[in-house]
Amino acid sequence: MSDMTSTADAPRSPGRPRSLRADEAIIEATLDLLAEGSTIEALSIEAIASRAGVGKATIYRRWAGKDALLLDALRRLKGILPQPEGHSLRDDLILLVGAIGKNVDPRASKIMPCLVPEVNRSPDHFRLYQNIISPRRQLMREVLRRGISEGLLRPDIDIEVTMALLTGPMLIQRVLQWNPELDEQTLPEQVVDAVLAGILTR
Amino acid sequence: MSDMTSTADAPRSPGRPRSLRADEAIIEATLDLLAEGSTIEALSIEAIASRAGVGKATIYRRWAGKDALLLDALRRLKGILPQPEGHSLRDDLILLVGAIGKNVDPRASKIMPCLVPEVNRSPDHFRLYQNIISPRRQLMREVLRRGISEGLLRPDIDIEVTMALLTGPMLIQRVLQWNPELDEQTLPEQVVDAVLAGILTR
DNA sequence: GCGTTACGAGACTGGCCCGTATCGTATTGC
DNA sequence: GCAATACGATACGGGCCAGTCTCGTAACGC
Repeated sequence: MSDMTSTADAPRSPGRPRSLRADEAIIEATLDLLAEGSTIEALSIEAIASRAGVGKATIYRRWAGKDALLLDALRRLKGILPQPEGHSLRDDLILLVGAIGKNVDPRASKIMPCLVPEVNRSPDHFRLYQNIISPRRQLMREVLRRGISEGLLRPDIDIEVTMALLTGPMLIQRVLQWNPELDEQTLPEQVVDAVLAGILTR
Repeated sequence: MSDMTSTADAPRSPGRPRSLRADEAIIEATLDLLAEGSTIEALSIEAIASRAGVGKATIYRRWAGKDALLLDALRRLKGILPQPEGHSLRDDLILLVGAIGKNVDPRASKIMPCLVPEVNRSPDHFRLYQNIISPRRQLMREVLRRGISEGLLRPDIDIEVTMALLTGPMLIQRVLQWNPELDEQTLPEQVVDAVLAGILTR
């Protein structure tokens, strides 16, 4: 969606070709500014152009406006999916939980909180957000299903609820800074163990 | 903090007194605009004044700027603390989990997501946010401690982690719209039962 | 009635930004 | 060389907003 004339489509038009370095510089400048704390709407085309060392026209030649540019820029943040090994259910879950909100691009963790209001406001951004996280949910779903079919997990559990149980604590801590008492480092392991075992006396 | 000349302090100065209805109208207008989807920084003093039917000067006479006004307005959203009955551990936890992100003021749930970026940016807003949620955490902490001392819960559990386990799923669903598959209505009960029992086979 | 302060309304300067247009220059195919 | 398109820079009109200020009016103590 919304690719505009994003450079590098085929039919070889006459004249000077678009600069690939400009594309790159614009996207990078956008992500940098967001990571430095600018809100989405405080972000201005003028600031992006200046940071990228680029004329405003060069941006408008490629994208219709801020939203289209943002959509393309944020797509860059899709990190690599973690790869559960499949040996140990517990290890796989810890891996997946630990990967929540972690991304190849270190700017992502600063940017994510800024997107929360947009996701609640704009259907486009909501779709983008779901597109990014739903493969990760799918991965966890498969690990849990495997756990059930191997007899490790109770077959009557609600998988969606269980995923929320595993994901929620990590997400509120990383995105909402929910409880300063919690240690993000050890949290994945603690969460997985608590969910697996429950807290009732035996 | 930041009370400004918030009307209604004592020594009876000469001249016309500040209008209490203006105070009220300004705060209400601010919350209304936020609830209607305006972002914190898109919110302008001019818009608030116009919505409140008030001159801009009337606002500047009371608050130093948008931040001070916002701090006061958001304080209004502190809801009433839920009151666990103390009969049933399970019922008390369901009550507390269900109250997450629910507030006496229905505008609160629309406003909360907008605050996420601010909380990450401004130490003042972060403090305000922690001031609002920490009594609720404390309430849940006490319920869990009681569960331990009554022998219902294992004494070796980490209470902070357990609270995150109970709170996280509800919060990511209400604030981040994390998983469209989940039903917010039944979630508190499902979360509490799953956390209590664990998911391992017995 | 008088001094004092508040009120709603709106004028005003100054800043930031949008989106477009226009510079002179650079890079391509023909 | 020439047409075509891109480039960075900058100018431009228009819009929204911040904060201050000034109207004419209203509400208080004395």
